[in-house]
Amino acid sequence: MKTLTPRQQEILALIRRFITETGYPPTRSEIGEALGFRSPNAAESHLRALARKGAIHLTPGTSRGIRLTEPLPPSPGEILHGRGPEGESPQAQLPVIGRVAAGSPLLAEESIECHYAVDPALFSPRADYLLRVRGESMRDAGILDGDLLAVHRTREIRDGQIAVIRLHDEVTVKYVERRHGVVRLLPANPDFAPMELDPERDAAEPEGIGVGVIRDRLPTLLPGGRR
Amino acid sequence: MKTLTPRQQEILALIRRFITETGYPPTRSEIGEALGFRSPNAAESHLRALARKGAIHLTPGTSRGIRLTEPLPPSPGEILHGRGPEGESPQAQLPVIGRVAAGSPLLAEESIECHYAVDPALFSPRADYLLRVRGESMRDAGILDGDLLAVHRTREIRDGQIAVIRLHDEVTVKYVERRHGVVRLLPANPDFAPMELDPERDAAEPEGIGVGVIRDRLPTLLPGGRR
DNA sequence: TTCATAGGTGTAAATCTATACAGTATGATT
DNA sequence: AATCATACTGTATAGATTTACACCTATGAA
Repeated sequence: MKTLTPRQQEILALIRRFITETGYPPTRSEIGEALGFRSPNAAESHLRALARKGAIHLTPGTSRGIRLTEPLPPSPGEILHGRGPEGESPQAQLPVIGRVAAGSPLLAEESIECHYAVDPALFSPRADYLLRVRGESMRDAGILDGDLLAVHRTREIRDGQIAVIRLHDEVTVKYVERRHGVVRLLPANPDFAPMELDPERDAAEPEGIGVGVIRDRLPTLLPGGRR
Repeated sequence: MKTLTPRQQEILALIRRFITETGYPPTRSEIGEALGFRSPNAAESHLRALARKGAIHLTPGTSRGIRLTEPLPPSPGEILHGRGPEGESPQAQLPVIGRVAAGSPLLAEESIECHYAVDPALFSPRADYLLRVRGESMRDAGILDGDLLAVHRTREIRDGQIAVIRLHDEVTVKYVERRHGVVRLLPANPDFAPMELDPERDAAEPEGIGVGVIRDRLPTLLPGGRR
């Protein structure tokens, strides 16, 4: 096999990881999403290059028609050293992100609280990690303090979705409303104020979209009445 | 896992064969072609049945989105020590209970919608199944229509807990309040009325207590405003 | 009989996906 | 300077795929 460029090795590693995680190869768009491409074509040309060099085989006209030339490792063994962005463990685990260290990426090791054995494909699009939500600002969307928000990593956030956004070294969960080019972050709780994003002033980084919720303890009804 | 019909076993075997041969799962049409169906729908309903029985997992809206619950054998040649009776530990799965058939026990096969790979020990006490909640009656406890309530099977329900109760051939989720020997079922939504249980008249069967919530799709903010 | 379930046919719409065409930019090689 | 490969953005479209709806035929149980 011809030598692969570093970028091509990344693509190949992603494909392998994707298959072990989901059981099927990625589409061009999914590759692009995972690596931050804005066009599925970037993935397409990488795939062509990989096929040309013999690392993969492409079946024309077939969705997800990517075949690895060298088979995947049996299962638990080899995977551990690769620690890609998404939790790739033998038993389908998702990392739980607690308090996020300022300045470091969301999935930095020091932010990971623990791992939960939850199928990432339970959610759609699939979950990449679980974020421990703090505060009541999304209460009326059924997201309570202490809940785990299942998050799909993507920079593409559409109007009306619940987004995870890094804003001045904090990570916040809000509805996103984009209208006339203006982006607003809307809480789901009248006690909190909406906020308008100023692209000049605010260093806002989209981290992903919420795709589900897991609550691992339920509120008890107190004798007093509420909660 | 529930027992598969002979035909379902054929389908499952075909899927496994297809994956080992091509590296990706088959489409509905490809399954149909291989088995002589004239309609992709025959394959679709078989896949549903297999998912219901926990043999595969289906990713909605995804081409070739079929995942095997139990992994494929390591590789073509290598079965020296045999696929022993123990096999690899398949990921723990919880059944999802949808509409409950009147008269039949909660965990009857016809009530099982599908299986989700979720660690039962994520909740405490551990979850025995996931119940699809219908209606808004527990909204203010953060349990919304369509949510999956993680349920621990027990008949012992304590004051203030969220309980799953079978009441006149329906299954309901409510806060339970026991005071002076009187049991009351309290919704968490002012639009619904509390109810007092009369042990003489009401055939109320405690099925378990809620120990957690999983929401596999999030509400989108509609342009109108609410939800 | 009547009902429920397994197993199918057939059609059609919505949406996913592969992939062509047209560009931009940056390095190496020639 | 010209050429080529890598690494992308952006748009568009034909075709692949999922999936809903309507309906048919057995077979076994109530």
